Amino acid sequence: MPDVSMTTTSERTTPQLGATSEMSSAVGSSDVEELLGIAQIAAISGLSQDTLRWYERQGLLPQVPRGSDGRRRYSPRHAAMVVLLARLRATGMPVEEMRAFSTLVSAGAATHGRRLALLQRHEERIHQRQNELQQALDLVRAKAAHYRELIAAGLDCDGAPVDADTAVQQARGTP
Amino acid sequence: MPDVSMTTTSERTTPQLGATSEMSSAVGSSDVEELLGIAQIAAISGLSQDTLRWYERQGLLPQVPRGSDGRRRYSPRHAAMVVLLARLRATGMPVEEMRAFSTLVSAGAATHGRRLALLQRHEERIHQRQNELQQALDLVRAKAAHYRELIAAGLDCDGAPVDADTAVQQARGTP
DNA sequence: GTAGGTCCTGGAGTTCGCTCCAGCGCAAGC
DNA sequence: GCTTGCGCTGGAGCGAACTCCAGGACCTAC
Repeated sequence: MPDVSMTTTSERTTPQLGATSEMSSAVGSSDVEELLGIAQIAAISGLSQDTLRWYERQGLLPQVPRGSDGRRRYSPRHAAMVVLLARLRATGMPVEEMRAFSTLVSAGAATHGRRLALLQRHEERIHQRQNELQQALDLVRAKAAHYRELIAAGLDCDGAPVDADTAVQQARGTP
Repeated sequence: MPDVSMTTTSERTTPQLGATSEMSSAVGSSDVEELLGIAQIAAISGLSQDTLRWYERQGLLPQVPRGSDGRRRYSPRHAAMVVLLARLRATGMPVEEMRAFSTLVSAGAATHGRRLALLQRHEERIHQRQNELQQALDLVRAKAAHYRELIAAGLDCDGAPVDADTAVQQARGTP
């Protein structure tokens, strides 16, 4: 589904969640030029620029500072927040809850406990999703194994032998 | 989000995917009365009755046989199919692909290979989701640990000590 | 026969989470 | 000065997957 064309102004970007920052070369940490534009943040987080702007409008992100030209300049802290949010979202946290988290973050150090609680609830949700996935995986594998047997034995779903034509057909799709 | 009220005509049902059938008592397999109504299928699969009907209209389910009263009567085979579909859906298979699978099933034994291929593609998708979840889990745990440290040490996000009021607040949400 | 419960159909409505777009501004390069 | 590239805003639009509902049929029990 994601479009992978890399034309000049590509909106959809390929995720590179691993790359925490490797593009600024030798300057170290000059504290001012660690600020990133929306294109970089999109590349790092895997979210589209539109999505980043939308998140901000929705209050999912603490207000992002702007440069003198009115453009967004994300601090490393913002970048980390975006990456976290992207991961939360990708693992099923509803936008509403992300907003709650963001609100807590904006509210300062006094909300650490509640942020922690929120993350723990999400951790629980992740565990549930993991279980679901594992169960589905088991079922899918069992089904697949079943089909492999039927194909190998040249049988139909009721265990009756299939004719030659069908047997040839059966093997299609499994090169 | 799911509503758990169990009033007389409950539409939303609680999943019981484990119960393959345990309600028909001693009769064994009389071949005619293993047929289940939509309410049972909903209970077994965790899908709502509306969703089951919608899936059928969408061609996600081979035509379900009807009783003399026009109601749906699901055979054990249909039931198994619904459960499989529910799990595929729950693990991110788009409806379009479920339709493709269902079409292959309806087409008979000659499509075993292609069904297998489709399931293997989904297996791959499941693995990807598992990786995503694991990465998110790691990140969430790291963040949570960080918050726990800050709370224990009574620090704010910049490593500066917080005042007493704030420290009390910090602990809220983590009983 | 009538009340209650379950199910039917077809179609409209809803939610979520983006995605697209027009119209504009700014800055750099030619 | 003009073009090109990148970004901005606000609002409309969209696709996926349900969910809800009105109006009706049928069966069972009382």
